[in-house]
Amino acid sequence: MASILDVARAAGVSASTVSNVLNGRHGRMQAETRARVLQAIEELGYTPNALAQQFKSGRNRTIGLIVPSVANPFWGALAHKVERAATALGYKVLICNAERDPQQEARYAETLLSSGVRGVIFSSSPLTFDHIAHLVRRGLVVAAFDRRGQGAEEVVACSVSVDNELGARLAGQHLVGLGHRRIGFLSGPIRTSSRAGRLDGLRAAMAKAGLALDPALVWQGAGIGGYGDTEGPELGRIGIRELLSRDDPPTAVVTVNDMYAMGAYAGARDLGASIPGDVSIVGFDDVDLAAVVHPALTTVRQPLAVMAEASVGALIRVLEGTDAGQEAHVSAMPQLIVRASTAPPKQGS
Amino acid sequence: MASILDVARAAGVSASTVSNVLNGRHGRMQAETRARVLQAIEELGYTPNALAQQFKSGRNRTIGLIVPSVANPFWGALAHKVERAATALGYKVLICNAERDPQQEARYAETLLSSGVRGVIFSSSPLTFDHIAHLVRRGLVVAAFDRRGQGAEEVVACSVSVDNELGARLAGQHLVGLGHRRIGFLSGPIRTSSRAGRLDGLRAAMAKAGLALDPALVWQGAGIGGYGDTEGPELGRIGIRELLSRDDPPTAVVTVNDMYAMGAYAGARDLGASIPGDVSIVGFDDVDLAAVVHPALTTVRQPLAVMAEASVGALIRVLEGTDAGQEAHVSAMPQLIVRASTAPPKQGS
DNA sequence: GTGAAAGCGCTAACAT
DNA sequence: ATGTTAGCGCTTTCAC
Repeated sequence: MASILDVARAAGVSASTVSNVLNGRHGRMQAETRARVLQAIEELGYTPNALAQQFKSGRNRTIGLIVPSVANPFWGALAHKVERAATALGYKVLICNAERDPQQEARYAETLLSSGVRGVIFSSSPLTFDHIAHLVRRGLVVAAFDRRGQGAEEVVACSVSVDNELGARLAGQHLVGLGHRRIGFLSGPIRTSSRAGRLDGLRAAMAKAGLALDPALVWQGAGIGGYGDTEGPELGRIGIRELLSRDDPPTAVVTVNDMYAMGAYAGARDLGASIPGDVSIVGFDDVDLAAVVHPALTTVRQPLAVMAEASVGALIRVLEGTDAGQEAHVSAMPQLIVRASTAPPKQGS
Repeated sequence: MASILDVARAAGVSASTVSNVLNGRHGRMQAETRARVLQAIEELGYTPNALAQQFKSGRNRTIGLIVPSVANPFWGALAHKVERAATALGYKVLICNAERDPQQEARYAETLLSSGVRGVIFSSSPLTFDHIAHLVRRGLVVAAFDRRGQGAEEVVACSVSVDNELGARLAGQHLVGLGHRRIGFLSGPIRTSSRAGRLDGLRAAMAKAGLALDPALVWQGAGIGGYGDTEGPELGRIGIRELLSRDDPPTAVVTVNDMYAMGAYAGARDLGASIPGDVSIVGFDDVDLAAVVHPALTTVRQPLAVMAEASVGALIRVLEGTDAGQEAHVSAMPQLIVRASTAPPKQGS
């Protein structure tokens, strides 16, 4: 592998001149010199050793993205959009699966940090930031995506989230407006601020209509161990079956995300219940598939592209110190997309 | 940030001794010295600068994974399993979206290489390897996942794929056995070896039964530009509508992957056609959702976990030079999972 | 058993 | 306008 010295020799200049060419410091040399260097680079097929560059400069145009699981299309889509936004700004993205495990999240963050990545986007995961506070002290810049937590102020440099509470409230209002009075909530373990917010929102919407959310209708995957890979469809399927088997079952269910909703479709069918005839379902996220499944899913849309761009932009601004006092915390508006999985409850329920 | 020198000073030893401790070269020092060093490390909260380590040693326990799009759950699941397998072997994974664009694929590979990543898994993408051949000359080790191509011998160090041709043949045989005679193939642009193999397999199965695959029933997203983000469900939905609107429509359709199949569900419903009553659908991949949608999807399963482990293992073996002449090219067996989306054709078709 | 010293490839003062 | 020089933090001979 050709090094900067080889290029320098070939062009008959010094290494620093080559470095200057490489780093766009024109004006510090004659056009003719520049041309010679460029030609030498071309001929030798030289590429700078990025490792050495980073090592030396301490900076590297890479950010990290920690997601619960790329196997969920919502996070896959986020990764996709984050990558696109970062690429546009000349940054690369390292994607890591933390599996909703604080330990693993901290481990990845540490790895990233000691690989020279200073900025990391943490997406929905544990409720606190305690486990990464020490890394912040060591220079890690953290952006929170759809996540709030205790001690966040000291740890988080910028954050972007959808208003989860509002989103779920919209879902709840829609259902209440349709005439539902027994509404369930279907989720995996509620260990993230976004999940907690969604539950709260539903409760608030019901309260406003003088209804109480029956704790027996809040299913949170309790008692299921090692759900790592079955997160989503499988849990949704199991959960709704339990919910519908209660003495006084719900006539509508809000799910914590679209994957649970799709699982709920399957679970309801397992019991011979029709959607929305026997039970209405509202999802959250609005993944591509939500419009495709049958019946098309009523769901709360997160403006994903906007959120991805905002978090990447904010993070990079902080990293580059060009923050200029812009507000670093944005809350995106969710939107209820009414499709075919919701309807008034059956008479007599 | 504490450096190795700080530790050395604190422990009253030299930097090289600390390095030896760090790199597990015990036996080269007294237990007592080792203990002192360890304690100093602990006290200072020292972590080696991974960048400097890599820079110096030229080695870094990181592999790259280039996928068409993490937004497709199949690739998301692959990324997940690859990461798991790599982690178990002490490696990290950088995931990149190439968007099925050879240019972008080459760009990422180059970035990876100059960041010190020597081993990269390329998953299904362009038909040839020409665009990365020059990188191989510069030291890149490439593993091909579900991908064959021209010039592969010289470029690819190891490969893992499912037998796509066989998989599609199983699908075709199943359909033929059910009595179908007009079978369509629904795909996006066929620019990958895996897609080409699937089409061939279907054709072969039909040929064996004395049937010809009508070119008019092979839909490949022709004429659609900028389909980047709509890959999958959207194309499937559009495609099947066109297929079912032909003069002599198919009674069964094999789709290139499960996302297309789910799109096909929606498209068929758009036209009021029922599955499998009016048209049978077979998918490919067997993503989690395949068992969840309604009707549950008959599909060709790829043994994903096995394939992920095999490619990571083979790649790392090559990287570490412990290949020991083991066969570096494995072909995994696909399996037809018959569920509810296939049935005999209607009488009179 | 432990330390000294030489770099890895690049950048950035500082000279010229 | 260009070259010289001194490291960045670590690993790794090679002495002692």
